Amino acid sequence: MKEKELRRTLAVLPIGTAMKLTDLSARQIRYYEDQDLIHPHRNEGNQRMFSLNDIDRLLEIKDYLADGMNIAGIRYAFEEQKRKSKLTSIQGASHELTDDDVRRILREELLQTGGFEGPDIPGFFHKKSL
DNA sequence: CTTCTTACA
DNA sequence: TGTAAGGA
Repeated sequence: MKEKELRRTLAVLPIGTAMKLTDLSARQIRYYEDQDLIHPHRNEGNQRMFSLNDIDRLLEIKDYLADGMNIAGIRYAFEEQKRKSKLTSIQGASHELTDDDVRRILREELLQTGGFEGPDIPGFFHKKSL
C-alpha cells in the first residue's frame, strides 16, 4: 500500500499531459503554481513535471473554483487539509481518514457557507458567489 | 514540436 | 485568462 503512493508522487507528466488530464490551460496551471496551490517538480531543462497527485490537486482546484472559492480560499483549504492530516496521523491508524475523506469533509464544510466555522479570510469567496 | 518567461493593441 | 514574442 506504500508502493502505490510512491508512484503517485512521481513527477513524470509534462504540462501538456496535465492540460489534457485536467482540461485546464497552461496559463491556468502556471498561475495556480504561482499562487502556491501546486508545486510541480522541474526537470533538467526547467520544465514542470507533474505527478498523479498533482493532477488530483489540479482537479480539486477546478472543483473549488467551480464552487465559488477563490485562490486565497483554496490555499487555506489545502493548508487545513495538511493541518488535519497531521492530527490524524498522530492519533493512530484506527481513526485514519483518507485524503479523499478529508477533502470531502472540508468541501462540505465550505459549501454550507453559513455553517463554516473558520477565521475570516478577506476575499475567501469570489464576489460572484456572494 | 513542446515548454518557459515576460508582457500587454 | 488569452496570446504574442523570443529563447531553450
